Amino acid sequence: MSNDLNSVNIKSGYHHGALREALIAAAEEVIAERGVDGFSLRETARRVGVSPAAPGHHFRDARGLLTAVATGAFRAFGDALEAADREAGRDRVARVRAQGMAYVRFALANRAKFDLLWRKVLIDGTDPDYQAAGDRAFAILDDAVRGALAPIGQNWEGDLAPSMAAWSMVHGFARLAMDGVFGGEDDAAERATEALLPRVLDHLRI
Amino acid sequence: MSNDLNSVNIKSGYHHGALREALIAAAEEVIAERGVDGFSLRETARRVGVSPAAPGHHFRDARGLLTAVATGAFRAFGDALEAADREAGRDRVARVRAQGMAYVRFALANRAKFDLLWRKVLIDGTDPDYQAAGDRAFAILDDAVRGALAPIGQNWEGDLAPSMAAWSMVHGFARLAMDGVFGGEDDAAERATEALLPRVLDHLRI
DNA sequence: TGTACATCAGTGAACGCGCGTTCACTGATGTAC
DNA sequence: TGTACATCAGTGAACGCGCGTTCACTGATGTAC
Repeated sequence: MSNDLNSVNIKSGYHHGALREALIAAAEEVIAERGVDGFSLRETARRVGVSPAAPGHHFRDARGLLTAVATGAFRAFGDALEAADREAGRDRVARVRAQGMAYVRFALANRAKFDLLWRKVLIDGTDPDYQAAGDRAFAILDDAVRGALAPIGQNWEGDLAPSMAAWSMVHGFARLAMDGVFGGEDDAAERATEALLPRVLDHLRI
Repeated sequence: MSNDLNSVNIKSGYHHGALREALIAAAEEVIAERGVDGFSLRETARRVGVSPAAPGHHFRDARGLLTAVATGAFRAFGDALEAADREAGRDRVARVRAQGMAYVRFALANRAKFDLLWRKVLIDGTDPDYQAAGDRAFAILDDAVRGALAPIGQNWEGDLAPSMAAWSMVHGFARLAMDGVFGGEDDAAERATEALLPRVLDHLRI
């Protein structure tokens, strides 16, 4: 993918043609390898094969680039939740459970990206695109939770508690898994998630 | 507190007397002000009034100091959970709820410290003191959860699911609150916690 | 179809910065006799 | 009680590093006429 974008470079020795997208892809690569704290604008430019000043023409500064990366990550995250929701069918409890699994799986499969989502210090949290992408992800989960409550005759309209409970549980599980609570070996977090998370979700009263 | 420790300095112009403790206190101050990512060994030494090489006599390197800070933070965190548990009396569900509230309150009242606890990249996660302090904190919560299950005749021995469910829920709530999900204003996270967390905990099936 | 020219998207050298760690050193302490 | 000396706990200058951003510039593009 990064190669595809770099290859555009061949068209012209000077103008890249798709530098903005190439920088975002390279930035994702850098944080995936080095962690969010290992991000560097110079290193990103280096990987694209462009001078350190070049990103300035597309993003105000390093924060601007990271905000674009975070926005894209939130969109991909929302897509993953939506896909899981769709595949779960009509049963509302099943929908919430499927989204919960997708939530944690996404976090573990895209650790740096997921981590970046919540690093408000490094990104521009007031960016409207970023906010919209984040709000959408929550709305997908919220929709399933509220749907799950309707049939048992409760009126949760305007009550955040059930959705926050579901969100908190899967978010906390994801973070703890990422942070090595299940051990530091290669697949420890993934294996614990597949084995344990379904039973953890049994303890969500919904 | 940092003043108390610095005042030891007056005793002798050369030897500090309690430099190790003073450095830990100053490091806590630095991360509280600048965030965990804003930590700097030089700045910490500067605040204690000591040369940048001085910390090397007490800690192998910057990571060593941060590991000591994290260990102390985990102990304080465990103490907070323990105190809440004690005050909750004998009712097991009440104990879990009290610990959950204490968990999130600690996180919000000590954001940088809480944040540091999980930053395995910055600290030595294999340090036995650090590990012991972390294990103890979980054990306190686990004990209450297992206690809560006993009377209804279930045998959860060896089953992590209920404790992980409780832990995940409060951990996730804490992180989301810290990360500004309830808005960025001054007390937004604290107010949301007091108003919403008790009702979120109603959705923990335990 | 050709040309002038504004605009766009790059270059690459240079800036100043703060960082963690190292080094040879020295002042203070405490212990053995 | 006094002295020699090892050890401990500091100093402060220096190192090399990579960083984000700025600057004056230039090559490529595309548009107006």
